[in-house]
Formats: sequence, C-alpha cells, structure tokens
Amino acid sequence: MAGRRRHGEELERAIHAAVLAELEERGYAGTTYDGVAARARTSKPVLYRRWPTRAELVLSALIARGSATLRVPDTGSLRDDLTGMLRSLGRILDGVADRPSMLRLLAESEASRAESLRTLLLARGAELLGPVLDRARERGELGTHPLPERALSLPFDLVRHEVLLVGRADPDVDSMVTDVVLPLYTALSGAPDGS
Amino acid sequence: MAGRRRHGEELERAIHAAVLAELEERGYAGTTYDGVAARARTSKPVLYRRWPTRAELVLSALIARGSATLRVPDTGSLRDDLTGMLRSLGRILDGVADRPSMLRLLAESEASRAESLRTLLLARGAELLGPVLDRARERGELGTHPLPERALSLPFDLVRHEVLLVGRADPDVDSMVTDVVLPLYTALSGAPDGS
DNA sequence: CTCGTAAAGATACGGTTCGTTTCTTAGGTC
DNA sequence: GACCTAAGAAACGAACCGTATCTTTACGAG
Repeated sequence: MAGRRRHGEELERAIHAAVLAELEERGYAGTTYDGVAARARTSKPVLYRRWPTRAELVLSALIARGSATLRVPDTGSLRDDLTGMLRSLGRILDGVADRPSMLRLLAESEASRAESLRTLLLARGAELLGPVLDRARERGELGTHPLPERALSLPFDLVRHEVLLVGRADPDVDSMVTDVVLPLYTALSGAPDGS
Repeated sequence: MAGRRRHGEELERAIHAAVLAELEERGYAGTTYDGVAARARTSKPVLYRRWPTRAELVLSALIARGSATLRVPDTGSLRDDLTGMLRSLGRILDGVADRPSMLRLLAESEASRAESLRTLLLARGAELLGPVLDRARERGELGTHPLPERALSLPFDLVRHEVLLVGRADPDVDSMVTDVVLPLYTALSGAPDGS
C-alpha cells in the first residue's frame, strides 16, 4: 500500500523511537514485538532479524538514546561535591526507566551485554571521582594515601542499591556521605585532621 | 476421576511445593499458572482464588519455605565474624532463587509486599550485627561510639548489591571487610588503636 | 445422620503475545 | 536496466492468560 520503504539508519531510528515510546507508556512488561512493530509502522520479522530477544531490543534503544552524563561539581568542598555527584546519579538511574522495567531488563539481559548494562547503570561513575578527590587533597580535606577500588566505587554502589533494590527514587544521599563515605575516605587517606 | 479432594493446609502445601519445583526447573519466567496447577494436580481457578498474580504466588511459596537464618559466628575476631556473616548472607541470597528470578520477582512485587521481600532478602541482617560489635568492643577492637544506622546496614547492602545487581554469586567479601567496613567502623567508633 | 453450603476441580472460552514461515515488492548496487 | 538484499504484509500454531461455567466433594450446623 504505502509507497516508500525505509532502510538502515532511518529504519532503526524509527524503531528505537517506537521502543522508547512503548517503554514510556507501557513499561517493559507491556513492550511487545507486536506493539513496537505497529508503532514503528514496520513488521515483526524486521525486528527479529536484528534483535532476537526483547531485552536486546530494549537495551539497544536505551543505549542508542545515549546515557546521561554524570554531573561532576566543583563546589570547593568534598562533601558538597560528593553529594552533588550522588544526587545526579540518583536522578539518572531513576530517569533511564521505571524501576520494574530496569529490574526486569537486568533479569533478562545476557551476561554478554554486561558492558552495555554497566553503561546504563553508570557503573563507571567511580572513574569520575578521581579529580574530585584530587581537589580535596589539594585543599587538605584528605590525606595522600590512595583509596582502594572498593572504596572508590562504594558511594555509587550505595546509590544503585538504594534506587534499584530498596526502591527509593530519592535516596538519602546525606546519610551516605556523612555516615559512611566521608569518614571512610578521611580514615583511609590518612586524614590530616584527626576529627 | 480421582476420589479424594484436598483442602486448606494440605492443598496449599502441595501447591507451594509445586511452585518451588517449577521455579527450580524453569525459573520465574517459566513458572506459569498452568504449569503449577498441572504439577500440583489441581486447577487454575484454585490458584487464582488465592493468589491474583504470579508474583504473589511465588512469593508465598518462598516465604512458606522459610528463609534461612543468617549465621552469626563468634570467632574472637571482628574481621572473621564479619567475613563469616557476609559469606553466609551471600550464600543465602544465592540460594533463594537464581538471579533472574529474584530480579523479576522484585520487579513485579507490589510495594505492599515490602515486608515479605525484606524477609526474603535478609534486610534485617543488620540487626544481628549488634552482638558481634559488642564483643568486638569488649575485646578492644572497636571504640565506644555508637554506629549510625547507615553504617550498620552497609555491609549487608554491599553484599546484596554485588549478588543481585552486579551478578557475582560469590561476592568479594574480603575487600568489603578490609577496604571498607573495618576502617569505617574503627574510625566511627573512636578507634582505640589509631592504625 | 441430613442437608446446606463453600470450595475443589474439570473444562472450555476468547484474547494476547510469541516466534516463525511464506510471499511480494521496493530500493540500493554494479 | 538487471540483480539481490532486505522491507513489509499476512498468517500460522503454540503457549499463557484470566475468567466463566458446571459438577462434585468435603465440611459443619443442627
């Protein structure tokens, strides 16, 4: 019936847009091949040729949309920098998709997609911590001992845990920073100020 | 055809057993009302009358089985006590069900079932930490300052994050204890030994 | 023991989603 | 202009869903 027929980039962009729209409206559970095909005005075989499972289809669309970048503030205080970063992460995690969708996507994603998922969950946030800590050291807020990997990823792990597992869309970042991260970093780095 | 007809307790035990068996064999995604009804030798209406959703049905069976109790060791060393508890938690989390099933159950569970889920995920593990810390204080491994709630739940949160979100069935408990929990507890409690 | 009733259990239904197959036809390539 | 890959349409059998209908069993009140 309809005349022209889309290919390559153009087609995939339309499909991705349809997936995101369905995801928004119906959630992961309600996002079906039939529904996506209809909305993108294409057909199921076109989808199946590219993405063998719903998880891959949805993941592909989410990745294509591009992950938001973590805000790395420079407030002049380690506490405020950390608080800012973690709040930013919380908003990002909450913004990718609703929690049930995220959990189910995680449940159905193959291990081979680990890297894509890590991108999605901002697991690399810890890498952005370096400059923040360097500035804190220059200000004398921290000592000079290097922090172990586990300590660096800790604040981000806590936010992920709180948003995705506990289900708190607005995690209590203050208690994380005050009760855990700051005391730990101070102790581990060989704090200049004992108290 | 068959003569006798089960009721109440007896019937529900049979259903729960069937759910657990299906869950074991096919995972959450493959556990259907049809399948459970067939295996329990009953019918779908019997299931739907009791549990309106798959999540409630499965959760009910898991809760009924009873959650394993966390091992609280007394080794004479805070490090070893913590390590033992966390390894125990890791095994329990890994043993409730496979990761995809756990995540999907979480995804589909209503907020109203939060308490049951907390039981399932051993969120109350932090409460068992009290005696362990008391003993450590008596031995002089920790100072006398009380630890904030966030710090108490921290080790358990880390294990849950690692097992369920990162997907490591055997989490790296050593680095958690060495790089995070011990230094933090020492610092927060007003460590008697500075180093 | 009798009878009323609540629940078990069997069956069948219409509907949706799944994943695949078949076939036609448009569009990019040489 | 001919070729060939892939888009798109349509239809399929199967599985699962959630519900409705109807019969039959077990329990309990009297």
